Amino acid sequence: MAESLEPEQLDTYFALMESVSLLHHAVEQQVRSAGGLSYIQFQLLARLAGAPDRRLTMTALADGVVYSRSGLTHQAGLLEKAGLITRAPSTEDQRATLVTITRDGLDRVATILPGHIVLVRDLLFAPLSGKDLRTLGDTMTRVRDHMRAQPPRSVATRKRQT
Amino acid sequence: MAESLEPEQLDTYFALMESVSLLHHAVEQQVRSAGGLSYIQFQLLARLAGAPDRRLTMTALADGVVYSRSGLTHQAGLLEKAGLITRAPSTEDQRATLVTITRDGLDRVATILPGHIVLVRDLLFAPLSGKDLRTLGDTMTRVRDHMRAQPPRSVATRKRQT
DNA sequence: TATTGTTATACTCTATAACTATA
DNA sequence: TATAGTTATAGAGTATAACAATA
Repeated sequence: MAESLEPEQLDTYFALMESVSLLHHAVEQQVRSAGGLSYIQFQLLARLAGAPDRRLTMTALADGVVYSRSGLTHQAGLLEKAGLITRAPSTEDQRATLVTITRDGLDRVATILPGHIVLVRDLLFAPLSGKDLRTLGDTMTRVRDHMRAQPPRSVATRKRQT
Repeated sequence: MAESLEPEQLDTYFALMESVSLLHHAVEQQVRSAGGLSYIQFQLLARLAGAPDRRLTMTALADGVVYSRSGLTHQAGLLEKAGLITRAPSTEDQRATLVTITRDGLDRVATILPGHIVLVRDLLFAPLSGKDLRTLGDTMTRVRDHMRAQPPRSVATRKRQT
């Protein structure tokens, strides 16, 4: 490896960032027009919908979606005010807040999901073969796991002492 | 193709979005701490640095980076106030504004770039083989071109008549 | 002493609509 | 009539620091 990115690496980096930027912009609009939510809010609900007992602690919920604690508190406040989640203190750890998705929250996800799936299929998967798909999934899973393993990544990371 | 996403497609979509989200967050911080710019501002400068004559019209500059005209005007205003670009009316088309990167702008890009490259290499490319890289580049280039070809994508797109 | 979560606050980004000017 | 760009403004997201409560 040299000290700079090969042209091939640079092209790959740019293609990746621009593709996902375009995809992000498109799904953001779909989620908002179909369900009146931001993509982040949709991701939080979708994560809760898939969780055991349909609930998670704030910290677990934030992981990978939101990068600051106050950001999550803000989003949770909005979702709670909209009746899509509830918050209650955990019995196991009195410090923790358990977030549970409501029936309305599940309905909202169900409303958004069909159009979301069509959009992602048309935009992301349409130009790919089955083999491309499997390879991309394998590659990005490896990348994600690698990034997750890097030192500072979670909301749980607090200030280092100066 | 069925009417829903295969589980494999869903996993791939999630892995892709989360990887890029983590990468985006990391590069955003690098660009800000190394050069005091947002990632968007860095992308705009980098695009200008690579353009013929180091200048572009506002519309050409926005393409793929910013999704509203006013957003670009805002960013250009910030970059101009920081002395990193200049704006001047085009002689060819009196409606157009030509944006040119200044010497300071080029220096700023040069200041940010080395650390940026190291970060992208460590975060994105470290877990990939040469073959993975080429395949990913090919795949995402195809995806990007496909998305770019979709109807509503550019800042140039104005309101449809109702 | 470290962790969970909230609050307050300030800053940035984004988007719409109204507007000017040129093609 | 359509396009390039700016302005004003309002809304949404984000982050830091200070804080309370629990482990």
